[in-house]
Amino acid sequence: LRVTIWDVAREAAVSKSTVSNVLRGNPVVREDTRQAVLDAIERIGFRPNAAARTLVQRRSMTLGVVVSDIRDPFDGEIARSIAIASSAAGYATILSELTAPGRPTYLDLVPAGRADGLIFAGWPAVDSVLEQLVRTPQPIAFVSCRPIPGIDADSVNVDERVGVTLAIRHLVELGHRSIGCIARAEDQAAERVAGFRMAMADAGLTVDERLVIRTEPLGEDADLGTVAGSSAVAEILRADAPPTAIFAADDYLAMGAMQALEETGLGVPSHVSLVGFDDSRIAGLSRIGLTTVHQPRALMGRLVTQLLVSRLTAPGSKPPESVILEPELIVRSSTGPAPR
Amino acid sequence: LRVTIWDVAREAAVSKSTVSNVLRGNPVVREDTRQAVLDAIERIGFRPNAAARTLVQRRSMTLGVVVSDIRDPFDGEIARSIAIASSAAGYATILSELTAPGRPTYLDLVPAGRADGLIFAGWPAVDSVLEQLVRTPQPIAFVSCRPIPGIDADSVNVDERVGVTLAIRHLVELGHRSIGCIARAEDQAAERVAGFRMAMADAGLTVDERLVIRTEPLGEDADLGTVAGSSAVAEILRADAPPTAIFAADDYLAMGAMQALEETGLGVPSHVSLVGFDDSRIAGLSRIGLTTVHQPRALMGRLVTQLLVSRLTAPGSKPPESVILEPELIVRSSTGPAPR
DNA sequence: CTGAAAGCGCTTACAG
DNA sequence: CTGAAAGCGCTTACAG
Repeated sequence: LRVTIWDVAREAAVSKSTVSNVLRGNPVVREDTRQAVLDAIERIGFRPNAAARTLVQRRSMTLGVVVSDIRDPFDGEIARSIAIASSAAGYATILSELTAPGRPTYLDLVPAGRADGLIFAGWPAVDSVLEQLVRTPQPIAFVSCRPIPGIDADSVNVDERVGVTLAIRHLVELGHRSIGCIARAEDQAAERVAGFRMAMADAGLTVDERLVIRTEPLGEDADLGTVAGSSAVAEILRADAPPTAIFAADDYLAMGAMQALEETGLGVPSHVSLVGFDDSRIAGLSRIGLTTVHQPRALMGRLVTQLLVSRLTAPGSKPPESVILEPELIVRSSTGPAPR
Repeated sequence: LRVTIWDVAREAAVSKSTVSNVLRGNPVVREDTRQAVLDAIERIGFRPNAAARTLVQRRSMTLGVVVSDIRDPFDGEIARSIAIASSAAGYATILSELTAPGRPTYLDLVPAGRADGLIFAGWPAVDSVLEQLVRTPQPIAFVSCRPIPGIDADSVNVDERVGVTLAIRHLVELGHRSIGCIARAEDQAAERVAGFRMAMADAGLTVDERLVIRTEPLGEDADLGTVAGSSAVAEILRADAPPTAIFAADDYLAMGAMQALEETGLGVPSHVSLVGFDDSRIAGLSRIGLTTVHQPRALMGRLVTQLLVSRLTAPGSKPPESVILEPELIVRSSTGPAPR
């Protein structure tokens, strides 16, 4: 019922091996034989079976890409740049989410024969996932994701501390002294909160713990953190002395914060200045104008792919490489001088 | 070098078939044998080889999902709901873009043995892709995508004409008579432009062709149409009598239009009202407040998955099903009474 | 340059 | 309930 290489061989009156040679572009095949095989393929509509090829070659020429939330345009952009770079290197990519509700989808990639290597974009911080990771035979690379203890892997990241420092320094220069911080509960944000504390100390400011809010993890509604950002602001505003500026650990949180502030009658930036992180697309919309820390997503995706591909190509050799890129502060209209 | 079912069998002192039976949860296996096998698997770190399984079972238990632009959150949300619904049905999903620059990635899915079925989300309107589609042996389903002539496939769509009509009627009720239309060059938008003409005719209004703009196709920069929306507005404003309202065929176009209008000194909605299509997440941000036509993305993804899965389960039987859902107009603050 | 043989790692009947 | 045999659709040496 299925058209196989064997049917092609019979149709073209050659052997299976010859068909295989044509398929793989092996130059040993004589030109007229090649044409005959190609014609036969066309005629009977043959398509090579990927599973059989993967089985015998012991590689799938496929990279598994695992993102934390596919609805997040940030993940989407990284995934796209990975797909493009992979394709250039001859690899297909299959995209999966770290965890779909119910079960960890990413495990589907891990069985041998699905993907030759894995790229994690974002934070695979679920404990059970971590355990699995350590046992995965395929090479792994991380992008926009802190190094996992116990896993030697290539990685590409922005220097998060520097990013946060840029943001805080900008606020301090504008005269802000009382600065709040909101971050998602997920582990990824921890690094940014730590950066916040460090940057505040560097600036000689003390951190008011009531102004440091970790939000609930994201739910299944089509919201990427704006709701969490809103309620975090509500919590901050309950403090005796609300801050004149807020650092939000990602842009969606910042959006929610902006919304909540304005609904409370507080102008951004006239009453409260706001800085985000990531420079996602919404940050640049003229009506939003969010000051934020830019991550070069496309570049990061390209670099991580190159690292992983070269590891697959030259196996076992060089030690893991860790690329750290410099982030950049994009100043827009959500930050201004501290009110007196 | 690789751990196989055979190593497990030796380790547990049983036959390969018994291991296989345990793997597939076949209840014929005695409990203590089962435990012994499970222990052996754990001990030597065996993972089943997906390629081998796929080859022999002749199905991959995988659905290929092809979206037009993974950076688009709209695609992301549909993809996510498909992944969740698939997972519930026991299928993994692999996500691919219709075309990455360079070559059509989606073709990677098509070779037999990669995916048992394909879901296209968005517009696979590239000619070469269409041709390939017709020859694909796997069942195909479409979501948010017009039916392709010559392909009998299940599909889930919103009634686009009704959506546009809702938008235009809303504008007409607000007193608008001169209404422009901007849409992307891609084929998908054609249906919405056609809907626009129809709705205008229904309302007894004539369409000023200088106010109907088809934009350039999207480039590779991290822009989803806002730039195109801006230049479309610039073009519209060159007309003798600029419209008092603009229908944009998607929300990103609308965002760009909003930006361009305000930069020109035209208030939204005080001078020009603006309606989008899709109800993407940005539309709901308080600072944006875009009136737009809502598509139930999560529901659509779930439905299309169910259609495809049931076709895979009960092969060859029933005729293709075409589900048409009613869209809904979400009125926000980008539309208002027509200025005198 | 072409063909026959073995094998990739599983599952699937079918004996025992 | 367990095991030996055949086969899924390819590729890979290796003869000819």
